[in-house]
Amino acid sequence: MATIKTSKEEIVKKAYQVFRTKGYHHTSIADLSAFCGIRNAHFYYYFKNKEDLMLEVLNLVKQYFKTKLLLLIENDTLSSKEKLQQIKFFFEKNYHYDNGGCIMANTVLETALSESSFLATIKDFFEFLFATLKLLFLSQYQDSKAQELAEATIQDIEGGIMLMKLYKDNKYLMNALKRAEKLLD
Amino acid sequence: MATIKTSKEEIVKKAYQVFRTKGYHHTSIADLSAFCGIRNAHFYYYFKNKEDLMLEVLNLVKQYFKTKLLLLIENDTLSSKEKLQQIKFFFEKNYHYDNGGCIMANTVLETALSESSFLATIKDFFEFLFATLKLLFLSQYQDSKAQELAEATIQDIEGGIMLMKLYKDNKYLMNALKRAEKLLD
DNA sequence: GTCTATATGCGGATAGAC
DNA sequence: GTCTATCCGCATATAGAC
Repeated sequence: MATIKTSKEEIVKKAYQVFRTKGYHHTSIADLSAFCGIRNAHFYYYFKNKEDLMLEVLNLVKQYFKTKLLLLIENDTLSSKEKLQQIKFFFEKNYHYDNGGCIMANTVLETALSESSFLATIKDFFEFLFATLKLLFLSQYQDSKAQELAEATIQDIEGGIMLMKLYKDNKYLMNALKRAEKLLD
Repeated sequence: MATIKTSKEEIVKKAYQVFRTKGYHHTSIADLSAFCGIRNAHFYYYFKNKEDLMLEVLNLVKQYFKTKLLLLIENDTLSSKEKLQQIKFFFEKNYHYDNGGCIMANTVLETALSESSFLATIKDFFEFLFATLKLLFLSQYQDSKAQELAEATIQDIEGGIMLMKLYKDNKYLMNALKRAEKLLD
């Protein structure tokens, strides 16, 4: 076994930060290597190409959200309302006006998705968010209403992240999260 | 006066379609010239550079929205509820899952706005939207509540446009518009 | 106003030594 | 696993004829 100086996962995590703030197309391999402290060519030891790297980034983010949120909603010591509050904290912690917003939404809006290999991962991400929120709303609403509230909440949050980035003000996301919380009062 | 074969405004309108669907960074001058039916070099007769062209595109869109929405809310023959319904129709007409979504939001999420010359125009666009909706909500709500509902509605709509693009399904935007309408029942 | 030709640099990606 | 060197194509932009 050779010594690993720079791990693949470390590069993916660093690349995440760059893609999230600069966008996919506008991020060059040179940008990435500078931020990761490695050479341009070294990316091609780990990844087939830039698209392949981006795919790994998106999958890592998806996996991170799934793991964290599953842990949360499967915690039987919490009520639905408390779980929703924990989700609020989770979003507040992960999104901030100067860290580039939601890489999933960014990628949707930046790319003409028809030819995109990122589509499946991004859809999966949002479907998981829908399902998670719906589960919580089902404690007080019937099926179709819970589904609608889940979708409306995600829309409110994602629109809020966009405005948060535009105005460099976290309040838009915060307000969306507060509105969600009120739905389980 | 020389004969004008391709008008500047025509190019800006065509460029709008391309930028909206392909994104700013990913759109090349060659993409634009192909779609406009002119030569690469001809862009530089009308515009200083690509950024300059994009700025004109964003300003045209902003102006279009301002003109249309002002006409609508200043029409004294309509009630606030009817005006809101007209705004709903206006959004339904202008946004569709296969036309690229909202170029303003796309540009916010695609670019690291700190160095962006587009910032002022985009902020202006959203502030006008806020003000327009707030005005309508003021018919039934007090000031701070009307402001919150205006912001929440824009967030819902913009998040809806994102999901609309992702799932190629207009329902997310439609639902957001319906929810807005219900606020004036 | 519109064209051809082209300068110039950057981007993604590869070859191959160590 | 990491490096240097480099290929190649595309992108923005300009020069200058018509």
